[in-house]
Amino acid sequence: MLRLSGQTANPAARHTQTTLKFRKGEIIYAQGDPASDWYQVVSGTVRTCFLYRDGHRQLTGFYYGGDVFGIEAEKFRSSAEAVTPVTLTRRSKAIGFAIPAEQIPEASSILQSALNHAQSCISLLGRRTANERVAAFLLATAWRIGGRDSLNLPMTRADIADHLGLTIHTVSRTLSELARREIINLNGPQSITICNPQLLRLLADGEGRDSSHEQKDQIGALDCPTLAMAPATAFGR
Amino acid sequence: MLRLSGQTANPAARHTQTTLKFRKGEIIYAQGDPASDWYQVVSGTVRTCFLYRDGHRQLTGFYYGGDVFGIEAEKFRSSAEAVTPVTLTRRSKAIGFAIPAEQIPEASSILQSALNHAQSCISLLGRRTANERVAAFLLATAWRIGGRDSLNLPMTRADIADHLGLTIHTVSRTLSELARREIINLNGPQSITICNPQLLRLLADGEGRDSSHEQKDQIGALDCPTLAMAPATAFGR
DNA sequence: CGACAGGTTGAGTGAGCTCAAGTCGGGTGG
DNA sequence: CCACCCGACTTGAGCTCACTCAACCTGTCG
Repeated sequence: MLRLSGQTANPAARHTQTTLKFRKGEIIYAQGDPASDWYQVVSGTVRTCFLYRDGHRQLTGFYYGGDVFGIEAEKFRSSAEAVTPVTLTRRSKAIGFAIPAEQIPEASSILQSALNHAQSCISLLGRRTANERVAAFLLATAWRIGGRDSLNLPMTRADIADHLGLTIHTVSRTLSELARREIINLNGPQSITICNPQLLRLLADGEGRDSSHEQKDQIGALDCPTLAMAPATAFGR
Repeated sequence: MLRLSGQTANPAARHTQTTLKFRKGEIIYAQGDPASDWYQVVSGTVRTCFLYRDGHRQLTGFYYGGDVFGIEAEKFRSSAEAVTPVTLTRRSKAIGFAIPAEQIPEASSILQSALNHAQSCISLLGRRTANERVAAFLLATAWRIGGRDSLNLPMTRADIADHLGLTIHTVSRTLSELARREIINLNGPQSITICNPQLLRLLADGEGRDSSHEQKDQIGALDCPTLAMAPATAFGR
C-alpha cells in the first residue's frame, strides 16, 4: 500500500487550513496515528476502516463531497483511504473546533455529523440478512449522493462487503438477484438504477421475508425515512 | 411497557441539572423524542436501543456509573431504558454544552465519549462469528465494569443478543461452550468469572478458529488493548 | 498478447437461526 | 404450605442463508 502525505495544493494557506490531494487507494491517515487534524471532502470519495487482528476490515463509512471525517479522540481508531482521486481540506483540531467561542455551534455540528455517520453504520450492521443490508445500503447511498434513483457507486464490491459485514460473493449475488427481480438495474458494476424504491425500502426493512411478489402492507413503508436513511449530515461550508 | 417521566429527587436543583430515578425496565426517553437533554448515570445500568420496522431491536450501548448518554442531534434515534433501577442526572443540551465558552473542552469530551461508545458498538458488530462477539463483549464489559475478572452482568440474554446481533439461543450456547472449555465460569446466569483472559482475547480476535487447545502465537495478544477494548470513556468526575 | 484486478456464478458446507422441549427460581394465590 | 404460573435461561434437532472453494468472464494496462 502506498503512503503519501499528500501535496499541498494551496501553499498560501494559513496554518488553519490546508488543501490536499490524494490518488485512488492512497492512505490519508493510518489507524493509530495521532488524531490532531480533521478533514473535509472537497471532491471524490473517502472510506474509513479499521482492521481486526485477524486481518479482516470493517469499513466504518464512506465520505462524499462536503462530508467531514477524522473526528476522533486521541488516536485514529480507523484509517482513511481515498476510494477515488480526492481533494480534501485539512484543519487542526485545536484550531478547527473546541477553542474560539464563536465556533462552538460549528464544532458541535462537526462532532454530531461524526456521530450520525457512526449511527448509520450501526444501523446497517444491525440488519440481519444480506438482502436487508444491501437494500439499506443502496437507499442510504442514493439518498446521500443526491436523492436520484440512478447512482454511481465509486467503491468496489469488496468495499461494500467489508462495510456491510458480508463477502463480495454475497454482495454480488444479492445485487444480481435484485436486478433479476427488476428492483434495480445494473448498467455496469458501478452504475446502478433503482427501479422500485418502495420495494427496496420494504426489503431494507425486512418485510420482503416471505413472498417476493405481493406488495403486502405498503402502509408504514412510505412514512418518515427510517433510521438508516437519516442523512449522515454533511457539514456545510 | 411502562412509561414514566421519572421522579425529581432533588427539587431544589437548578434548571441546569435534575436528578431522576427510574425503575427496572422503565423508559427514560423514546425513539423520536426531541433530544433537548442529555444524561449521566449515577448508579445502575442503562441501555440504548433502536427498533427496526420489523420489530427487532438493536441495542447500541450499555451505560454504567459515570457514563454519559443521550447525545444526539435533534431527535433521539435510539430510546433509553433502565436495565436495573437507576439514578441519573439530566442536563439541558443548550446549557450543558455548546454555549458557554469555558465549557467547550467539556462539551467536546462529552461528544467524544458518545463517539467512542458508537465505535465500540461497531467494533462488536464488525466481528464475524458468535464466539468473537461474545468473547469481545465479555472482555469489554469486564474492562468497563472495573477490570476485574469476575463480573456481574446486569442485563438479560436477550439484551446481550440484541446488542451483538445474535439470538438468545446462540448467546446462551456460546457462553455454555466457553464454560465447558473452562475459559469462563458461570456461577449463575448473571455472574461470570473469566478464568482465561488470554484465550478469551484470542477468541475475540478470531484466532481461536482452528484448534481449541494450542495457545498458538500468544504474541500480539498481550499488547495494547484492541479496538473493542478501548474504554467507552466515562465522562466526568 | 498475457497478466491482473474486479466481478459473477455454481456447488457444497457449516454456523447460527427456527422450532420445540424442558429446567430453574421467584412470585402469587388458594 | 403447596400449587401454579411466568419469565429467564438452557439445550436438542433440523434447516437455511451466507460463507468457502472454485471456475470463469470482462475490461484494463503494460
